[in-house]
Amino acid sequence: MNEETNKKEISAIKGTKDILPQEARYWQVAEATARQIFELYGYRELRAPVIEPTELFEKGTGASSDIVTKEMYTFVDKGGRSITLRPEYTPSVVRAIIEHRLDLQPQPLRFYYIGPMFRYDKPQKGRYRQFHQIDIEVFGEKDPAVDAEIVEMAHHLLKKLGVEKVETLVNSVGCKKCRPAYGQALRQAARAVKDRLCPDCQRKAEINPLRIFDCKVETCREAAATFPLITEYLCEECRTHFEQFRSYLDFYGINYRIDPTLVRGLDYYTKTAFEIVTEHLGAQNAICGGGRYDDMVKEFGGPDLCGIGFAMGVERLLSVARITTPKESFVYIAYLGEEAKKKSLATAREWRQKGVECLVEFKDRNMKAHFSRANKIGADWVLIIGENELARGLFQLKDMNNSQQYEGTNEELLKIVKQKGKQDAST
RNA sequence: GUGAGUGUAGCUCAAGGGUUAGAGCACCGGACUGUGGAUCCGGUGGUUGGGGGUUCGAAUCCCCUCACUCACCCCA
Repeated sequence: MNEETNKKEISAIKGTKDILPQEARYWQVAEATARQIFELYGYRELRAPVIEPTELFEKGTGASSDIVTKEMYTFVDKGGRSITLRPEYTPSVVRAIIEHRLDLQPQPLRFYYIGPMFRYDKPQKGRYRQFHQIDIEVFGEKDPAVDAEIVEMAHHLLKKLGVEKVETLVNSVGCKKCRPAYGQALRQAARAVKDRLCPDCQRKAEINPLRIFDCKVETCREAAATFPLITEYLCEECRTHFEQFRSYLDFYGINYRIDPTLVRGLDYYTKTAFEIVTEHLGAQNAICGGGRYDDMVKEFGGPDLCGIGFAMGVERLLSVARITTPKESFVYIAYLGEEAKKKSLATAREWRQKGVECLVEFKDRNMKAHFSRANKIGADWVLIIGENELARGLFQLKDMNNSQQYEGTNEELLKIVKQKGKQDAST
């Protein structure tokens, strides 16, 4: 290490951040709520490793995708294997299904998972290099009713977390049968007007003409308006699937907008694609994205098992959620003198075993300092153990919220604290 | 990877070439030796992101670099 790096303070890696206790409370609520709701729909947690063989994503996510070509955290381990920190979760689930022959279990299979993902992107609002996703997948269910059900489930979760003013975008990206014809028609149309496109779009015309739809340049928009839409090219099966998907959304009363230019970034989607966006997130406005991937398991050499799922970005979710965190309540034990200190430790131990949060601080303080400290750190109760208390076998307990003070035995005071805690929980 | 903006105390911000870089909040202590919040007083805390240059003199001007923020590409 040279002198310069030595001087530099060590800080969190670019695009990563610490979640401090106050903020972690919100994460805990969001995660617990997601688990609770997914379980209501019959989903079960499946935890896969954070690191996977690099080829899993090259095959699954797609060798030509942006994620694989420029955003993966890849390294060679001591055994010479190429390892990648997962940039998304779906390929891991597919691998686990094949590896453990989960396809032999009664279908459909429903899984969820919450955890960190890694992409070497340039960080900006709502985008980090280590970010977190809430991910669900369903395997072995072809019925478009399930497509609508996961959208409904996503809305259920968003509503529960107080997320408002979201818009749901839906599309069908077709399948192996109908998508190539559309791609050809689109490319042809793009080439025909190439000289009217901005330099960026001229490049897109060859690589990914669908992206031209997103361009903000006026001439490009005019040109794109004349391009064919995927909806006009869907085969019979995909069109029917899309129609039924939408009719189930109508059945659930979910408002949506058909966006024929919605493609999603990943190569593997078939038929249904959807996104839930919000206006409060800046450029990265998608809080949830998902779709169907009916060919992926088979392409991995597994059984012919269709799949569908979505991923929610936890950071983005939390930035628009309105979460109330549970009230915390704890007892600060104020002791005076060495003998009382020992008594405090024993009392704290006993009360904790009975489910009451207690704090004893190992610093000699006078009574005023004890109370000042207890107030500062937000204690709801102060239990006083001093010489008088030791002599009489009766402690003092003060309710910091209303200044009421009680005198009583260990058991009596414990009962008061637990009783009040119950009242708070029920209101 | 490209572009723009911003970097001064833990946080929010002053000082815009001229003594020793300040304030509020926060933190610690005292006024107040068995009862918190208020008030008053005091204290800790900075190589002004880092390096180089111009200058008698740089937080201030110039160059480089790093970090953060936002945007592009793309995505959660």
